[in-house]
Amino acid sequence: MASEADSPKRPPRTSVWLDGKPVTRPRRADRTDRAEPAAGDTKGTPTATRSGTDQPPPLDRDRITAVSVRLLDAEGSAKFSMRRLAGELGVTAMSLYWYVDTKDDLLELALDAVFGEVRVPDLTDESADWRDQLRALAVSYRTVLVRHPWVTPLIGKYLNIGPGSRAFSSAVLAVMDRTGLAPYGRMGAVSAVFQFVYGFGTIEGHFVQRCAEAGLTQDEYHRHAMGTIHEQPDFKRAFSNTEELMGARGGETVEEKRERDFTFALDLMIAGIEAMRERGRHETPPPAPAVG
Amino acid sequence: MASEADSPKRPPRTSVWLDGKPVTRPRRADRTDRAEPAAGDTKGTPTATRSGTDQPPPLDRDRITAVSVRLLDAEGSAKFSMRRLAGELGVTAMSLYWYVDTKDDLLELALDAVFGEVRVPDLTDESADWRDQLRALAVSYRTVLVRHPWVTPLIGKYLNIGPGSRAFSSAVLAVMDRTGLAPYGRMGAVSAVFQFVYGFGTIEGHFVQRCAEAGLTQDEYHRHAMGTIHEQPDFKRAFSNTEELMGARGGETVEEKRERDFTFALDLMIAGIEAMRERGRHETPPPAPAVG
DNA sequence: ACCTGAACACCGTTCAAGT
DNA sequence: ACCTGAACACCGTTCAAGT
Repeated sequence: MASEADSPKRPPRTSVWLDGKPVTRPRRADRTDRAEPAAGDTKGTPTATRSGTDQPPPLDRDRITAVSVRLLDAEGSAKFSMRRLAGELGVTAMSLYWYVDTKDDLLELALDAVFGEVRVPDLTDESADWRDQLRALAVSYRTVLVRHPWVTPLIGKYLNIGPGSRAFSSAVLAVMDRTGLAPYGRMGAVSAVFQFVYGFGTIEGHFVQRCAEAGLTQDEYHRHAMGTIHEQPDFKRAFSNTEELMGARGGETVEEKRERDFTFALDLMIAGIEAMRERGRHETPPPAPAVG
Repeated sequence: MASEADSPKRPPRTSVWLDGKPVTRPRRADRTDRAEPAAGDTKGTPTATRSGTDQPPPLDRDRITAVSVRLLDAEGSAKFSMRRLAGELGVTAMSLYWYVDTKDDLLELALDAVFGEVRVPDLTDESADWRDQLRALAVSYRTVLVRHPWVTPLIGKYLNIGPGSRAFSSAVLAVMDRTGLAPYGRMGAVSAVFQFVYGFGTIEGHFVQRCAEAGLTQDEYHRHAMGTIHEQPDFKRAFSNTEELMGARGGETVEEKRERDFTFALDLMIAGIEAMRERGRHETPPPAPAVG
């Protein structure tokens, strides 16, 4: 109740997209517009630009964002710092604050750029099966989450209202429109499918990253963890069922088992959507609440 | 391929439960065993223990873990540090390292304690409906995730093989056993339901926390964010559909809408499980891969 | 308009030392 | 067995100052 006594007027900070610095495109005349490489195979030296000198290209928000994503992919969020990023950009840490208010703003920009990587299906194609489109969207979302394991904690942290996020959300809603599900249940269905993919991609991404850091394949890492577990006497009994939770059996690799589980879960949810759609045809939806 | 050249023998660190310091119960004779309060209403002064002096009780892993959970709940993971925790325990930061190897170990312990809060259904009750048990488990898991918003990033980060995690996993598998689903699809179904709850609880928990920090109700916060969005001219069009993604309409509160979506999604997945079970009865499952 | 150096108030962790 | 102080190599961010 004494909530607005201490900070009288200023509304709480919500997002770069709302309270952030206005986007100012760089004004250097010699800049080739939108010449930034999309993929990240320029991981070596940033030298030898069109001018031939070894000075890095000038800063702007797009370049800062792109390099942030590259660093986060390569070294993980634990090692990502303003100083580290600035070093990579050939500049001091403080100059970043010209383009961005806080580190959170930077992460929000990087997050939105990653959302933009999700491939959305052709939504104008009326003849396409919504099941295929939903599957494609889920698979692409999962791929992106696994490629950038640092994003999942951020998705929970921020509002996700940048252009990349919105393009993704729009696509999700558009596909869900075509399921025949009553409007009443659409958001619940969206939640079911994409929160699942989010959770699945989170666990998978961290596991893949952990294996890479240890220099082991996923099966090797799994065997190592299981081996260590079985050395602990108390755990022998306790893990009799957890084993199938974590690992492969019967000659299946960890990756194969994961693919199988993901596909089955997606099929399950599509079957669930169809079942709820039929159910909605026979029952009358609950009345809309009165407008206050 | 040159992966094991640099760190020749030492296996990678996996978990407190595997590589951590052995648990040594405190040896003080005057200690009342297991007298730690379960819930967290002792948030005031830690003084005035049974001895009447104002010196805090002696350290042990359980107490360190309990205080960690309380601090993380109260102040969030961003403000949680070894120094802050030590201060709360009336000790210097370095003494914590007697009980724990790293901060990660500490977080893993706190995470497992939280998993232990999930209420598992009575698994010996043969007459209970698996749908009710699955719903109860999902609801309790969601409640715990929202109560401790700092846990979801950790679930992705660690292996989750402590006693609390294992009790939860066992319950999930036991309930799934009773669905009639073929063993082939059980882990996929587990994934569908609980990765969904994980994702849902993550977003919900962060939103609730964000509102609390801003000193606003969820509806107030939502109106504030939407108001700010609509002030941005470019966003007017773009948000015509995202509005229903984020918010309430027709007099429904944000909380009511969220309950509705969660319930619908759970119903959807239960319907999906039933559909896949029927499908499995008519089709023959794919052959198990040959053992390598 | 854009970038810097110095400074502040923090981090996790190591190490030698105390009792 | 348990705890400490000092130190190392870091953080994000502010501020006054440079060009």
